[in-house]
Amino acid sequence: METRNLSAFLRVAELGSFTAAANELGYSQGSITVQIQQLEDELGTKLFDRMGKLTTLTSDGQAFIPYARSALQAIQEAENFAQDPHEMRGVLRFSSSSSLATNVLPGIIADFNREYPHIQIIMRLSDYMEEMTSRMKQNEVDIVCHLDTRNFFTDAITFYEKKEPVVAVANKDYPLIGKKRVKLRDLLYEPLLVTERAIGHTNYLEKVINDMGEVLQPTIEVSSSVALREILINSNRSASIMPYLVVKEAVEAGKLVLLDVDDLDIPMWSQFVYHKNKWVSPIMKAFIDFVS
Amino acid sequence: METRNLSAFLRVAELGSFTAAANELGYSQGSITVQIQQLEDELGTKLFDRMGKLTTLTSDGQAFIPYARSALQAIQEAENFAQDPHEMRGVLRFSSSSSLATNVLPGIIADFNREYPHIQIIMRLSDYMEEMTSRMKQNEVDIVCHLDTRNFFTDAITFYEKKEPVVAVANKDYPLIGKKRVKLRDLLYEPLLVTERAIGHTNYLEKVINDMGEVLQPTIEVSSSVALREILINSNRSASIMPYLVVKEAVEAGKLVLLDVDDLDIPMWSQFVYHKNKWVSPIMKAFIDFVS
DNA sequence: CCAGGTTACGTTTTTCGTAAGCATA
DNA sequence: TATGCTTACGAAAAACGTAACCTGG
Repeated sequence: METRNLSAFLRVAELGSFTAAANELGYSQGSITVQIQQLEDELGTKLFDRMGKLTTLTSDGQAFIPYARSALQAIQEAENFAQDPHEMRGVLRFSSSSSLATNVLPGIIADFNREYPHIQIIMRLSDYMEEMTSRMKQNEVDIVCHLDTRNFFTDAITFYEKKEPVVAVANKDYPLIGKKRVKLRDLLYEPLLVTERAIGHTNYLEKVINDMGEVLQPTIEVSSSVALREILINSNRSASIMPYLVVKEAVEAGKLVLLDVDDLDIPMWSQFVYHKNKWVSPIMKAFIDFVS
Repeated sequence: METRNLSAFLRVAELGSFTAAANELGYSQGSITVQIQQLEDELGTKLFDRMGKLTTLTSDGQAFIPYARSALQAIQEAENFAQDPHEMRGVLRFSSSSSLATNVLPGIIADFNREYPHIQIIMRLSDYMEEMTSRMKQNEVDIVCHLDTRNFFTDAITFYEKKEPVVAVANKDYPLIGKKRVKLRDLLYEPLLVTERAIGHTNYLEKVINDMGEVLQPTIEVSSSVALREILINSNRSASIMPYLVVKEAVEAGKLVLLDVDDLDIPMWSQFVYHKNKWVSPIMKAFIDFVS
């Protein structure tokens, strides 16, 4: 059963005439005859009595009107679903490292939500790159936010990136506090807390240290830098190397202290990406434009 | 927007695969691609993300599912409307002479209604043949019940007919009561009440009388035989000629008396007919079978 | 190399308009 | 005779299958 037959039926029923319906719908007279016949054959019943010049609905035809109407209306609603005042309604799914999720994204998302209140945000935290990669490739998330070297993902398009300084930071009783031009190497002989080595800046840090002919042997190794920050605050005489954005507040509150390490250069970038084969929906586009 | 595209869309959404949907629906792989593309073009949005081997719904695709479902369901209900357990639901429209409507049809319709309680009966009374003819030709009624000579309507098919005797009947103080072999001519010199001459049996009666070289000059002329019967009962020394079925009860109750007129032969038939070009709906067929 | 979606192209099916046919007012 | 529905037939359009193509795992 096709929509065109239903439209034809309703017009004929309204106008009481095949000819008039044909004119209104832009068909020839004969086409309407055929369309009504098709419908009658499909339904196995007669919809109109053709009595000479008089065309009237049969009892079944009368009864069929509401069915035809509701079917056509449902079709029409389906056709208009994308056009109607959407006001950007839908879902936007993120996978983010915990550092960005707790320190950068909250502000952005709050602002975005204020502008697009009907876009639901789903945020999955993960500090494991494999998990984020997998979610992106499985299309379980729309956008991945991570902090790493540039162009980390090969199958991704980056639509936002910002260099994030990686700093050496210590709690208040750390020995090297206040000392100028500390060398990275010096930190290795004091207690050092780092995140898991699979995580971007620590991974890079380890390579730098190895290139120096040294070995990274941290006292404590934690997966999340947010968790690590809390540990650091509560530990004794310890330092860590991590993105500034994670410790910014703690430093400003005086809970942690920055160290002046002059050979520390870890080029970490916060990056928002999506899979290169993914269709950029209007919702995604709204977010992309929003952060640009 | 055609139903086939909607079915394809829902299958692909369910199975997460163009190929699998093609197999289930009996299409080739390429056809599904085209169908989804058509739908996406019509809607102006992307319904699926094709990421290598992975096919997943976009946000719009997810949102479209309920629209597709409800449209398809409405279509399906429309397709099944004639097949579903109808239990003979609908309307049957009658036009009947008042004589049949008050004396014959009530019993038939009561029985019919007991068997088909969901068929609504609409009964229009008329004693004017032109009105009944017009209603039949305008398809304002399905069935015409009338009492007249056989084959009165040229454009009608008769599915039930029964000869109805036309009798001479009088009130209790009529002079000729009890007399054997009264001649029709004798009645003309006593008060005679008849229906309008346009009505079947009176029309025929007038011709018979004219053929006898006499003239019909009735005392009273009423359009409805039912009304005439009541007048007759309440009049003095009067007779009438009318179908027996109209006066049967009154005679049996002793309110009126039959006269023994031996040259009275008016061949009236009660007939149920419908227009020859009218489609015989299941409902009409039920009634036709019922009275046969 | 395989699996899965896309594209191009020829075949088949469906739809449509034209015009003749038929019945009715 | 004029109007309105039906029917037949050829043209146009749409849908479909095949198969080559491209891409990602």
